Amino acid sequence: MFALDQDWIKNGIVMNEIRNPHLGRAAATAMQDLLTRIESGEFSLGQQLPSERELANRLGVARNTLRAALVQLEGDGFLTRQIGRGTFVAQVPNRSSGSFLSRRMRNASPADLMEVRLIIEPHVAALAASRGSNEDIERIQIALRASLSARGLSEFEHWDAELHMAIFHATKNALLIDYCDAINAIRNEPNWYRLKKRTVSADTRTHYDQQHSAIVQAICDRDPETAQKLMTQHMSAIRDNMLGVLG
Amino acid sequence: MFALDQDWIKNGIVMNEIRNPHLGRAAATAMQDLLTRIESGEFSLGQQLPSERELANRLGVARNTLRAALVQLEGDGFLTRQIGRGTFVAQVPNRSSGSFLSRRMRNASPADLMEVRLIIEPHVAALAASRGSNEDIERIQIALRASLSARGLSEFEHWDAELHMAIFHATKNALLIDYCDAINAIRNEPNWYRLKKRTVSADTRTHYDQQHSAIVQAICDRDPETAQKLMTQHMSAIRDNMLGVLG
DNA sequence: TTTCATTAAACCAATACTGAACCATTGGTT
DNA sequence: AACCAATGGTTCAGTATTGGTTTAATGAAA
Repeated sequence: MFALDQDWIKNGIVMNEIRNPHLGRAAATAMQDLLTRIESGEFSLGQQLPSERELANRLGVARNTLRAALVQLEGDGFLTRQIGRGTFVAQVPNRSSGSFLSRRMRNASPADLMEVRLIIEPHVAALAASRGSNEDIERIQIALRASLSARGLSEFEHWDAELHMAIFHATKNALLIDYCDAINAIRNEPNWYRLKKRTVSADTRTHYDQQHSAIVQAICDRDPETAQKLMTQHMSAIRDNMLGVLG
Repeated sequence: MFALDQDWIKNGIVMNEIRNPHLGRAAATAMQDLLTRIESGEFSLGQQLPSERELANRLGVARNTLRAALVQLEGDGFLTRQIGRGTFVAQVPNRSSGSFLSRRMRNASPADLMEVRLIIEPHVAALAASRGSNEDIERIQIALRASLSARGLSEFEHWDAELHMAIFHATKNALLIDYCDAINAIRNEPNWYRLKKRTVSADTRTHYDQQHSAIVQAICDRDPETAQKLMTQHMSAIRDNMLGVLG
């Protein structure tokens, strides 16, 4: 891992002084201390470390000793230093970053989402019918065929999302496409998926397939009014199924 | 591999410069401070920040240093700046990629935005009329009165945004409120503001005032259908004015 | 004793920061 | 139309900070 480890293998002798003639005990512990802090995340990638004078004070060593450790860490590629600017973390192993939805998104209830979809998507269908290019419509048809022949709920979910996404893209409206991204992000939330899994049966699957086919047909026929009306029915069906309004 | 890393680190100066041009410790902390305040809600989406001179004073740094941080934040899409007008929050950090106001959204054309507003806001008005609490309606009325007595376009813009925001809040729908934030952020973009300034005259101001009053009246009367119809007319008027459909 | 890591302090070189002045644009007023 | 005030944009000289270097003193270990 370190250059000094290679020296150690070469010589085959376990001695601190031999491993690195230029690093004393205080310097070595300072270096280990710094490495530990970097790997623990106290100093993250790209972050600026405290100045040498302050860092030496914190670690309880003289500045010269600290510098010996810094030279090693720089040579091993963990740090970058520059006169007048500072010392920065250049590499940190095994750093994981998680992605998360915004608070508002997580707080949005399925009822909220369906309310918005019921407002927007019928208009989107109408726009797609009146404005979509032939390529857009082809993408829509591909998604429809794939969703019709999907086996499990997971596969159906994927192609269902792709179908709606393709319809959104046909509107050529950047905001609507962005909104579709947001909706899809919510659909991938575990809670949302569990709700859908609980409420979608084979019957409703068949029902959705018929509605999808009819909507795509209207879009292909360049019939905005019909597309809008059918999408309204489809959204209502989804909402009623998921939220139990039907029963 | 290892030698490659060494070379990479050797050139670390250049890499650092590219990553963060001329951003020292004070500037970096000022940037983090601002980001934290934005995220915490002290500066909300679309809101105008204090002037650079006052902000620098508050954060305890020189104006030049603050400006270095502002340049970075603007480049990252969190802020929008305009000479003679001010600095505005354009994006709230820590939102997922699926959330609103991505780079694509800021590039959305006024036509895109008006198309979506024409779809959504009539329904929002209806929801506000049927679902808004008395506190919500009071907030709406306050915003209306303030917008009616606003002097310059800048002040009118502010209260107009607040009025629409209040109506969105009355829907109690987290997604719709999020969408309203995004719309307000776009309205502060220099291009959008210039377009509005070019197209809004005293006549249109009077027209908007009348429409606002009628919409608020319908909401207060708990009349969803009328509110929706009036909002549709209002959105159409705005779109036609700004996009020149009338002429 | 000799050796050498460590400490401490002073100084150098490069960069960042400060504070101030001035310019350019905008919004509003007279 | 002219003007004022406020805001972001720019430049510059001086100061502070930071990594880089040298030197001397100390103390423990060989």
